[in-house]
Amino acid sequence: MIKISTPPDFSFSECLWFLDRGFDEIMHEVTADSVRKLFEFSGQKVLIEVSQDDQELNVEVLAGELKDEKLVISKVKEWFDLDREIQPFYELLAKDNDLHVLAKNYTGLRLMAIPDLFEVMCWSIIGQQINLTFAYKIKRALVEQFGESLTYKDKLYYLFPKPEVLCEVNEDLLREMKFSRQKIDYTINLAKSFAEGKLSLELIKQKETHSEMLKFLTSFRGIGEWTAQYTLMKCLKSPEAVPYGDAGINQALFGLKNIPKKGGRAEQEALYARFKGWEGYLTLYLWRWLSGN
DNA sequence: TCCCAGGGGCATC
DNA sequence: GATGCCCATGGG
Repeated sequence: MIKISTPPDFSFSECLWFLDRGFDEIMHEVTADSVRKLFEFSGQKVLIEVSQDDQELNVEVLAGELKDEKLVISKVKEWFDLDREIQPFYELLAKDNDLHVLAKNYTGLRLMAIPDLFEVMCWSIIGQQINLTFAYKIKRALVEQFGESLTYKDKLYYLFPKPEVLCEVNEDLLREMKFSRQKIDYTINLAKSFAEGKLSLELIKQKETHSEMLKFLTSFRGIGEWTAQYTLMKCLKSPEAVPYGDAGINQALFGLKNIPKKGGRAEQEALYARFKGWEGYLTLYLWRWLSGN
């Protein structure tokens, strides 16, 4: 059993709630008090189960061969955003009469990462302009068909498909999975970009500013501002990333601050400017509010 | 039936 | 640069 101490303002149950949210997620399995997820460490599939015990997270390796515990520890820290001290964010929320309830109601919710760059970008493309229930169905079909898996106690746990696999898939198969022609085009093109080494985490990290990262990402087909920002927020956890145009943000800011859903961009930017460095967290908490309890 | 979803590309002016 | 249209399906 690997133990990882948790920071102040950490709520495992809030994080689990976010991982679940009632959607049919295939990339991890959430129970009342734990989450299971398959990772790949130096080419080896490793199924882990994360649970909580007092002020620590317990990480158990259920299946697979783990050569170095440090790899799991750093991955779980990245996943749950454990190295961030979020008290300053709550202090900013406290100053806002409309938003202070967010800190109060969802204390300890962390920005749960999607650590795999290719996965988060494919997921963004799948999720474009369709309802989330439907998007999760499409993702499940894609992963079940093309993702590597590991069986544990008669259950299958999946890795997200590799770019090298998706760039050669039969388009008719994707059509049967209810991908639109646009989504097929974007997805395969993205997979090729990854496979050819034109797009990678390293190339993004080489950029010096947030806007340069955005410019780089949006140069790929199917990747607009929303997707680029979402990617930087969920994978690189860039503090300043805001997926402007997001239907959820628009709805939450209309509900909480009466900012018009259409044409309210300037007002949204002014609000986010007051949360400099915590834009990703504000977005997360707005989505949390939108999902209710 | 209708509107709209965790958008993006493209044509047009 | 702003605007309108298309994509595709399903939830509410």
